[in-house]
Amino acid sequence: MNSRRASPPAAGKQPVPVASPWRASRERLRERAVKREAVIRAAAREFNRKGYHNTSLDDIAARLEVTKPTVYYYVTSKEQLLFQCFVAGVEQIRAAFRDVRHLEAPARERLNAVLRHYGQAVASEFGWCMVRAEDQDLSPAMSRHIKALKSEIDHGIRRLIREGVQDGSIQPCDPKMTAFALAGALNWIAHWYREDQSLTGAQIAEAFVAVFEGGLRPRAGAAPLPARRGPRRRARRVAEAVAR
Amino acid sequence: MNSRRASPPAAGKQPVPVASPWRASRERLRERAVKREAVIRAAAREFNRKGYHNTSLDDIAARLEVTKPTVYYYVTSKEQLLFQCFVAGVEQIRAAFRDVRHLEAPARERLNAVLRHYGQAVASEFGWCMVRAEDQDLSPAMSRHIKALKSEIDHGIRRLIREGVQDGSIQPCDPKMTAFALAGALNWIAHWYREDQSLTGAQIAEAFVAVFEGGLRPRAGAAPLPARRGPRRRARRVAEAVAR
DNA sequence: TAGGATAGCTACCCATGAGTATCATCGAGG
DNA sequence: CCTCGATGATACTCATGGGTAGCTATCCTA
Repeated sequence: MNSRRASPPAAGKQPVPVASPWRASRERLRERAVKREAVIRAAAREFNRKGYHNTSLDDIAARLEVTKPTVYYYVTSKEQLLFQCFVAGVEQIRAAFRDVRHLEAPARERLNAVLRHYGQAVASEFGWCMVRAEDQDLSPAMSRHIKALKSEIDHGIRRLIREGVQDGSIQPCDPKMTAFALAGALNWIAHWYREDQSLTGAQIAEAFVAVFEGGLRPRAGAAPLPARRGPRRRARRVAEAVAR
Repeated sequence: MNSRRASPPAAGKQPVPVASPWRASRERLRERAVKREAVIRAAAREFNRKGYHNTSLDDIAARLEVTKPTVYYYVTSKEQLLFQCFVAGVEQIRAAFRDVRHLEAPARERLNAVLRHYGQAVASEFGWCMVRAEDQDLSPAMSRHIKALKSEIDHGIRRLIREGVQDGSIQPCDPKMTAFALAGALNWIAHWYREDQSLTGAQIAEAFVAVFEGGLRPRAGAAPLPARRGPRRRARRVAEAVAR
């Protein structure tokens, strides 16, 4: 979870039986970090449920069974809370790019790997915040920051697409529009996943990647198009399904 | 100043020289409808620019060069304003479905036609409202209403996909996930189109349809995949961007 | 030309919610 | 024991903004 947060050599089970005068304060620091993280998580969950503007800091505090000033003890403003949630979400995606960078595979496969991570991140608890953090809700400074991060990801996708076209693993296409289409489809998960959790994030990502890869038009080998559902082959099934 | 004040021989040049006692009142009624529409349009534009919660009714009124109570003379609440914008947007898409219903073409082509309209609607001035009208921002009643309309569209797309799979014009796939992917990509246009209007809505829709149709994987006839972009072309750029 | 509907404005109300000043508690160190 | 720093709660301030009351002007109909 808060891996990069622990500043002491926290990673392992430090035995440290020594009664260092700093131990207590370090302990407190760690505890504080944990609490801060809890505040951000709680905020993410509430934003996710009710949206940024419909969530008051009192709500978040109540969810943690503390009061508003306590929340302010860990963050400086509501805006910062949103920003932190955003960063937490976006960091997962940046990690995906890093993971993939040194892979020895055609660009399309690397892109797919990124998209799978991307989809899972959007379906995660920070997904909503990442996707929906609106520049309009934030100060100019933070807005710029968020835009930069979003742009970085966008350009990362575009680059993979360009490389794929280059190495022949991706159908020639407009990288910008294609990147928008892919990212948009994935981003949108955040809108409906809350209500419909019948699949895991990974499953959704997988299904989306399959759609992106293959496209709608049947691949070679499929039956040629009849004029219209003319012979109405097994339209039965459809009719039933539609009636549902 | 208030130019829209003079509207007697308004849009439609109706000859009607007869001095019907009802003419005037009908005229007023029409005028009222026009003004109401202007209010809704103005609201859509402001919501589009600044988001629902960051737009006050004073803003909308100011944009129309009237005052808040005047706005309330035409709508009953801010919520209703959002709802009307939503309906205006969604109606374009419903129209697309109607247009396509009696077309004698494979389902994939009918789907594409709908998606093209869809994309244009999202890029229109009501696009943002349609896409972003959140149930959390609305009363339960309106929320239900909006959900029903959204669901209608979703199921319309799913049905076209199912028909396409049936008639062989669409690659076999999961209709639900595919519909989510397509609609998501198109919906997301509303997020970035505001900032980047380098293309028209129609052009974007066209580009997206091309991506959906063909998919990323090269079609038969394309060059086979080389191992990887050998010389690690410009990985430089990324490293910089990330470091930023 | 009076009476009434229409349309708009000024001036207000008031709930919400972000953010803060101030006090209370508690554990640790001197 | 007493202080100090960390943590939390109580109880505010105050700006914003949705919504309304009620006056005014205009124009239509009688």
